[in-house]
Amino acid sequence: MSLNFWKPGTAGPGSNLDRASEKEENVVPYALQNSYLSIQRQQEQLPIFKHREKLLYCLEKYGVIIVVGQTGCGKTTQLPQYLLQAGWANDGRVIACTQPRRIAATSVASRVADEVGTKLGDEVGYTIRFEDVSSKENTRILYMTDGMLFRETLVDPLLSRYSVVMVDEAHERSVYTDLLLGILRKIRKKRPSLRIIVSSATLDATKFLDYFAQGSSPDECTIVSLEGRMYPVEVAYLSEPTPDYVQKAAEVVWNLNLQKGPGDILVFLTGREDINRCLQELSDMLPTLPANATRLIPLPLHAGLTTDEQLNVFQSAAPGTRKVIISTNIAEASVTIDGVKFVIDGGFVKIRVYNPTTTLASLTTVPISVASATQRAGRAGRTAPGICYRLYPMTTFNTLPQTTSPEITRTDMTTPILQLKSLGVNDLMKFDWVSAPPAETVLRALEGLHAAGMIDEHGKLTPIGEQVSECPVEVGIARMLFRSKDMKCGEEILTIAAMTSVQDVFVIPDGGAAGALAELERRKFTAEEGDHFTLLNAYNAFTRYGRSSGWCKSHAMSFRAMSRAVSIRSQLKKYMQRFNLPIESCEGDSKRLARCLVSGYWRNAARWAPDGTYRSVRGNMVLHVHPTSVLFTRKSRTGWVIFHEMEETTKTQIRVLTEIEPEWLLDHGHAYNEKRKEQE
DNA sequence: GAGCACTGC
Repeated sequence: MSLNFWKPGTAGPGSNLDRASEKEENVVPYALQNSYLSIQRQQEQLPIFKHREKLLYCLEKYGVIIVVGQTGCGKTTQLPQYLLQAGWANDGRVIACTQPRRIAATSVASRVADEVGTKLGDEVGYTIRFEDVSSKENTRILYMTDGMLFRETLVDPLLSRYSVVMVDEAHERSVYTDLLLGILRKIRKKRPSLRIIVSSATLDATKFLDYFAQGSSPDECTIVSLEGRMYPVEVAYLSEPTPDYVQKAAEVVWNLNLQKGPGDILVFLTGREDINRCLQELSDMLPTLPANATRLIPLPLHAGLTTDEQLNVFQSAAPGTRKVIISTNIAEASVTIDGVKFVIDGGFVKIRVYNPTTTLASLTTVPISVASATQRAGRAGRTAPGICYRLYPMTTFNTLPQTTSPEITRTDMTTPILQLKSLGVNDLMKFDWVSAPPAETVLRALEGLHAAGMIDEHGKLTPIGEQVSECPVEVGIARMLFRSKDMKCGEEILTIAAMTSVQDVFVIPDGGAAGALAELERRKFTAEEGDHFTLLNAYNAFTRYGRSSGWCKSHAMSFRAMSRAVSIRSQLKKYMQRFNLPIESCEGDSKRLARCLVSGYWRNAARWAPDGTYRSVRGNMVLHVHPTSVLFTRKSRTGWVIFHEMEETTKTQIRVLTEIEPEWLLDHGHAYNEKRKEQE
């Protein structure tokens, strides 16, 4: 089998898997950017030390600093410590450092607590949803998720207890990072003493600088560049495009294993299906592996795996073997595996895209960005120099977008906009977004908020909207929680709200006997009324049988998801108590419970059609029931259903359904009535 | 009779 990489035959004996020459700058854009050979000789010294005085000086002089540096340059752990030593946390003030992910906030906090020599939760702490390991009196450096700090602005609009806020990994552009940056810019106008540090990868630095420089004096912001602590990574490209990058990935793994020295391999593909196919290709080839060759240990890595399965990829390979981790994008930023020396980059990623016209979300496979490709390549240089093989030609690389579009431009904004309203941002078109969401997304969100009674016709928050904005659930679900007071079913609605907020409660193994068995287990919880009641049954069974992981395993349920549901339920329970909503049981009155569900889902109603699909009441769209629904195999007895969500795949599918009486829809809004008039 | 990248409050 032959591999045509860029500039074949320039290195290595008889190899057609040769890498691009390091000296030709056109050929190795990544390696040139990231060759820090001097650091290899002096590994004990973090380059960030050299910038300590400069950073502190800039922070005195400027209000906003954009700090640029690759992962591993120490900014996340070191910078807050410099600020602490320089007195930025004196007089009871706090230095905040935000992260897009929970795992980063907790692990970094624990490491910094060690370095500072304090107990975690004392001088150094963290705050993430469900976990607050910090002390109001003693904590000086607080790591937190960006969503958590954004939420804090609802309570303390000037973030008055913080002296410095460092927004880390800002280049990832999560919705909450963007919202937080927008609010921070507003806060600085009212409280210039607040210092902001935005930490980002190279490509986005000027975007952030321009954003904060707008409307303020030019001396306000500056960029500080830090050196990375990466090993050089060479990059090789295919000489021509491949029709099948999954098969190509398997080929490259195979040849790499025969031709290169030790080091694990990390392969980036788009999803579970690609990963399984690649694993299959490899295992088909394994019997032909020469007896003296390094053994290959292929391992899948994606979010659908159980925690145990995910942990497999961290076990170091036995002597004479080589791990091949075949992964989704999860290994690009969320999961770091040491010992990887070779990266194979398929060049694609699946992203979720929201279409405001149809209000449909879909998963789409798109080419990655330059930033993403750089990040992936960097995964090969964490512990030693490495090589990255890109399964596309350099001409393709040159056409890639610089960055992935920010999440805020491709997601439903209903909940964030309610929160912004609560913060006093009334004119959303005039709000200074880092990147604005599409106008139609904003309109759709306002329309939804109005229909749900959260804002009035002038766009002003209603009293219930004010309360719901504090609640960490979707607007419809929050509506159900409030409605449960009249319907006397708070106990059950609370559980359903929690269960619909977690994904993948039921484990669905890949096909075969295991899949059939899991299906049988799932059916044990089936309720005639539909999926919401089935989720309720599953939750109640989980708590009745001691909330154990063993029980979950034998009933094909995810212990992780169920534990999360328990946490969410207890958090929502506190909100209900705060809002004086009683937590009563409906005592088995399923009609009352289903009616309460309609109060949250009435915009998601659908009617059975003779061809076995449903038609949405809003928009008359053709909707297919998702195969995981208990209403997949049988029709709703009344012919009417409400559903939790719809998503576009090969067709438009609805998930988590409950059958309803059409009359129940009359209690809510006008959409149903109009539709009915049309049909009659 | 079908599949689902990844976060977050």
